[in-house]
Amino acid sequence: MINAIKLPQFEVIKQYVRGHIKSGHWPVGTRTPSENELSASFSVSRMTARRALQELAQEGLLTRAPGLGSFVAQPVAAQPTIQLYNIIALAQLEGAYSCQVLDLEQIPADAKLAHLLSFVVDQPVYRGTFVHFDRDKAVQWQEIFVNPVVAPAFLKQKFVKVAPDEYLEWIAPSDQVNSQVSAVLAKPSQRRALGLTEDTQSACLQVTRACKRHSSLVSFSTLVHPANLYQLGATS
Amino acid sequence: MINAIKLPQFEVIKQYVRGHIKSGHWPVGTRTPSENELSASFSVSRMTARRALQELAQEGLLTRAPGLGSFVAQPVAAQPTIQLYNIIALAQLEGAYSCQVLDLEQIPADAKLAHLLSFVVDQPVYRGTFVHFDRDKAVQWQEIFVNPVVAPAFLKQKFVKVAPDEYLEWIAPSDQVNSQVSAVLAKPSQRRALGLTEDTQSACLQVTRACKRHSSLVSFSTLVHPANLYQLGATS
DNA sequence: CAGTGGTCTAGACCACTGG
DNA sequence: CAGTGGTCTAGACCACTGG
Repeated sequence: MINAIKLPQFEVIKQYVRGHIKSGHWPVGTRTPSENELSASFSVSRMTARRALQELAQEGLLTRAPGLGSFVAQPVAAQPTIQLYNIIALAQLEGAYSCQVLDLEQIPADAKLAHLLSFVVDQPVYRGTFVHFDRDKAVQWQEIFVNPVVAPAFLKQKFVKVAPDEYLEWIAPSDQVNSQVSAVLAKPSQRRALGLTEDTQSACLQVTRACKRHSSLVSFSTLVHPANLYQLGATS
Repeated sequence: MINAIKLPQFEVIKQYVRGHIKSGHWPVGTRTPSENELSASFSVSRMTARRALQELAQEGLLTRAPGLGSFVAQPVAAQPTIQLYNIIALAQLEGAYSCQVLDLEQIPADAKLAHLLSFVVDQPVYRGTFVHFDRDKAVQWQEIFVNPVVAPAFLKQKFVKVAPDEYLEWIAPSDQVNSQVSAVLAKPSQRRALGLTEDTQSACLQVTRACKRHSSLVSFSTLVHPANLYQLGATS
């Protein structure tokens, strides 16, 4: 006996259909048996046969159309995606996170910031630069611009164990995050802050990130990671 | 009348539940009305009420457990992901793709390659290096190692308009792709191939990618992009 | 027209949970 | 024990598609 546990009937039908697709017996575009045909051949109610096809459609294996039938779908090219995992969150999980404040100030918005925030030029904006540590290793340099309307107390924070991102997520959880990844050479000030000395180490992964809430900008960050320390992984 | 089109009843219930969750009336952990309660209050069969809760659970808004009920789920932190879009595919769409072969040869597997391929050291492996162009702009340098068992004719290809990845995807579509992104300084040979001159341009995004099919390695690539030309974008 | 999938009903039996 | 969600049935009506 291969499988002693009793499979639900809809699962049996799913495996039947999946088997024909994966084995190549039903190439892309093939019409599968209809709900009625499956319910007849598996001695099952139409609702059960329907559930099988429905779930396979949801998994992307089938395309269904009223009046036409169910068809083997074009497999979508598995587009690899990268999880922009939060390095700081990881370090905090291990209890080894700390943060050093380099700057924390109020500045007048320049043209670019004003545009991002829908502000007027010279309207005050908060700015902070930080170095984040995992134990005694500097893993990330950050420059963040914060909307003072959303986080009026930002400048009064200590930011020792609580990262600025964490603080902002607490008082104004973002519902939209835009990120861009590129490669940069660390600037001298960034190299110093990150403790990079040799030239070969100064290639860095840079993430720029805009966090929005209710369509208005909460913060805009530039995050710089030494390339030799951190990579972004992706599967599938 | 706000909505003239008739909503299915399960959709009405979904919106009712969603509304209570989004408005904060039902905070995380709150038990929602049961299938029976919803079917009574909406004068609907249990299967219809069930469908509403089921779909909300699938969307991640609810957690359900037999014997216990349905509960408002902890919202998962929207983890931003990056689509590792295929630069070459984009260039090809615009009809401006071309490819230059730098090397195309058979080499004996070193220890690392042998390990990746489950080969014996010194077993032959194909290797190619390429520069990919979008119009007359070099956008990507690639080194690829190919499993000769899977793609025996790899070395005989021309690779002018058909990219090596495209060729391999054609003869052996991969079902698993692992990618790693990091930042590197372009090596002199890469700099030359990509036409990079100034030092500030030599920070590059590097993607290493292993494509597998039926659990065995098809190809292993190192892709290098000049950082000033291409960024990876992510939303949500 | 006969057939398709989409929605829906009013039942049923089940394993499971808490009190 | 009464209540929960998971599976399933045998019907129904609908809008839609093709021949």
